[in-house]
Amino acid sequence: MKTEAIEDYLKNIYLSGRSGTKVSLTLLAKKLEVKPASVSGMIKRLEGMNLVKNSKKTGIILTDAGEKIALEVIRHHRLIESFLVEALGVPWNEVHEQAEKWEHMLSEKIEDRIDQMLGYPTHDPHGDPIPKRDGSVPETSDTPLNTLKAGDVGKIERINDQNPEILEYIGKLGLYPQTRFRILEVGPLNDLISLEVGDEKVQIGLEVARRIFVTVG
Amino acid sequence: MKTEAIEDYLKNIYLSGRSGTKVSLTLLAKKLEVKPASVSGMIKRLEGMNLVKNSKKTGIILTDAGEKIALEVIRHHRLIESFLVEALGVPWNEVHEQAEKWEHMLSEKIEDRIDQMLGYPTHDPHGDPIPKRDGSVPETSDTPLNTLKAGDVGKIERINDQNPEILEYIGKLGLYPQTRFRILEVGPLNDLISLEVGDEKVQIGLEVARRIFVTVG
DNA sequence: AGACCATATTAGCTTTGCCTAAATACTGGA
DNA sequence: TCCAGTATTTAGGCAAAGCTAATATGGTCT
Ligand SMILES: [Mn+2]
Ligand SMILES: [Mn+2]
Ligand SMILES: [Mn+2]
Ligand SMILES: [Mn+2]
Repeated sequence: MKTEAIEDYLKNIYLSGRSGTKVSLTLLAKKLEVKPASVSGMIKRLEGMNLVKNSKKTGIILTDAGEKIALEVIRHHRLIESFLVEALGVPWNEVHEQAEKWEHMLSEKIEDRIDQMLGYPTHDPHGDPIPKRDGSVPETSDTPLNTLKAGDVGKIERINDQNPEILEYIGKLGLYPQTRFRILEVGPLNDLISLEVGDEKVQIGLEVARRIFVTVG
Repeated sequence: MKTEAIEDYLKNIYLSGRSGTKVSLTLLAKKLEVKPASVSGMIKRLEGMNLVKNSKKTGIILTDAGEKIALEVIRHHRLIESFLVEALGVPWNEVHEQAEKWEHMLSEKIEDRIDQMLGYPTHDPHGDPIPKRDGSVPETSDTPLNTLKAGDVGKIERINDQNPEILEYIGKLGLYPQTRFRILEVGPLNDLISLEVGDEKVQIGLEVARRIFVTVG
């Protein structure tokens, strides 16, 4: 009825759609590491279950029922990531893979207990919002670090990447969510940003800056 | 190659065989809640993979390769149970169900980290031995509580049941692993045992006593 | 318009893991 | 020995989830 594959499809449709992008079969196929033909079939099935709609103008979009499931899986994922970091001290770049598996089989009881034990967290270790039981989703920043200018002060909110190497790199620079910073200098081609974090001076390139979302002020 | 179903089969063959009982298709079908015809097919497949052997005299037995996998899954299961009890405070009667799911997808890294965080535990919350990485299995008691006589003193080692209600019942009586006790009285038909646990007096029936394994002395 | 490239769909096939129903094999007692 | 009941196997099917190969659609550029 609600298989692991279905959950993964819905989750990826939700996450791909977030950024305003139209979700196509091929895009989804890439995300799910599966052939477009397979996606075509599955989307048809999901339409039959009233979990998604598909049209060339809108692309693939979730119905309310579909979004509900997507949010539940994402909630599981992010609670598990938080739990592994908090309770087990797993580095933030190693939790994604495990959460990816466990998210599909988290009992309601354990889910609640994790939530409670962590003090009903609103964001996971990467700063991504943890959807609530009722389906509401806490706020997130959509301002990438590379749009700021010299002199700006702000706080890191979220790192938009799950690649372990990249996360490790960013972590080594001390750029975790909730970290305050000041922009010291921006290169003329916008490809290098110098910032002050605590007492440290840190340089990052454009590609990394793109993945770091912040609030200014 | 090594699916969830395969792991469940091997695990159940191992656990059913432990008690010296010959493992038949029908027994296994009962444990796995699956029809005998399905088991017949799967056992054939497992034989082809050299994970089990089957003959009418021996019943179904694991090969070395099969046992290796079985022990690995059991190790996962029991580490996860321990982790949930220790790190999350989940009651001992609620951890089995969750471990049953997660056991099939525990990464080596997280496995090691749990092991270390718990101080390399040898037994799970129910007193069952946690197989080590190298495939060795810590000692367990095979003496059921109902074989003792009045005056005997001992320690509870293991509760051989995963039914949440029964575990809750036993827990309420305070009969956890590592608990010391003294037998006060045994009914003439062996169907009721009175024991002293701490300062408390506790009565248990035969069926419960059968499931509690102890060391004497 | 025509050619080309990307995208989407369809048909047909494979594996896994289960099912039912029917056929066999085995075993213990009368 | 024979027979009933139990255990096992076989045959035939089904649903999920993927794959390849072939076809259709659709826009963009010349
Ligand atoms: Mn997943
Ligand atoms: Mn995350
Ligand atoms: Mn299992
Ligand atoms: Mn246990």
